[in-house]
Amino acid sequence: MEIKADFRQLCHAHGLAATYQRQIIYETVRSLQGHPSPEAIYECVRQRVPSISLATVYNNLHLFLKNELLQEVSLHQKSLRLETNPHPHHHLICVNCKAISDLDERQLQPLKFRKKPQGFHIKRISVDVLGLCSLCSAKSDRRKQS
Amino acid sequence: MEIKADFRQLCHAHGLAATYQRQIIYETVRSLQGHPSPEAIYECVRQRVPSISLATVYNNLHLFLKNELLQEVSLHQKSLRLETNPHPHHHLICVNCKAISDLDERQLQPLKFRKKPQGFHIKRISVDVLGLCSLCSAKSDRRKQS
DNA sequence: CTAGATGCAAACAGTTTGCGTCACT
DNA sequence: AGTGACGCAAACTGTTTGCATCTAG
Repeated sequence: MEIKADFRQLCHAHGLAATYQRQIIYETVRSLQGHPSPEAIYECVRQRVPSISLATVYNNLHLFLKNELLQEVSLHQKSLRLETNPHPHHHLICVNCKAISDLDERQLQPLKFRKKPQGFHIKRISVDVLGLCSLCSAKSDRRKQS
Repeated sequence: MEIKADFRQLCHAHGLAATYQRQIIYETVRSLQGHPSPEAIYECVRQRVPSISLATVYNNLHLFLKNELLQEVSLHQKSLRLETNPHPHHHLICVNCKAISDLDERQLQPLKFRKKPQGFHIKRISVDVLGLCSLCSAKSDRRKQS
């Protein structure tokens, strides 16, 4: 039930209340390996806080993502998206509004490995440039000014 | 109701039956802009084939993806995935079994733009190396031999 | 004391499945 | 003629929402 001083600070720095559940969720993600799903995190957290609800896990994961205390593997789109651009290209993805636009392959210098991954048969490489699109960065500038 | 000769060939080359619905779905994706969802494609296809079912659209999109006639924007995971690795890294993603493993950032030479995208405020760059993991490439080798 | 956090259940969205019928090869 | 495709509805999975209760600040 106790909340550690450093977690309390971390929350305070982001304007979040330091709750026990929140701490356990955070610690659990940090302690896991690989790329767990919310469900997997939930199962794991439940061992320490049996009464926790899945909604609370989702809720907190989203807060952590928004505050950049945690990262997601790749910007999660809830539906499949098809490519219509037949030319090799990469993507500019707005982390705020999730808009995706194409970046011609040639706008990037060719990618080179220092050390090739062993036993992995590469088919293609896709680069996601994450950031704020012009609309969203204009908005966040305005927010900072006021 | 007619099926074009080139589409017929395309299907034949991949061992697929050349059906009218299939053709319209394919043409529709090719004709759209951006990164449409199956739902959006469905709505669009419906204008030409009002009786089409959403299941058929999904069915065909998956066939096109498997046969590499179309590509998806980023390997679609049906659930959110969290990073547990706090070090900067990229991903090796198996297009067959969808397994994700980490690739230390330093195994790749730093990425450089030839032309920086205008009006986009870059936060970070995430590289997905798509291909077959060792297990899946062993399996597909065996299939080719037999 | 009050804004925000939690837990629960119900709602939702996107996708898949099972099955009877139909069409391509 | 037979395999695979289609259309429909029902099932499923992952996620979100509304609301009553509780707790940190």
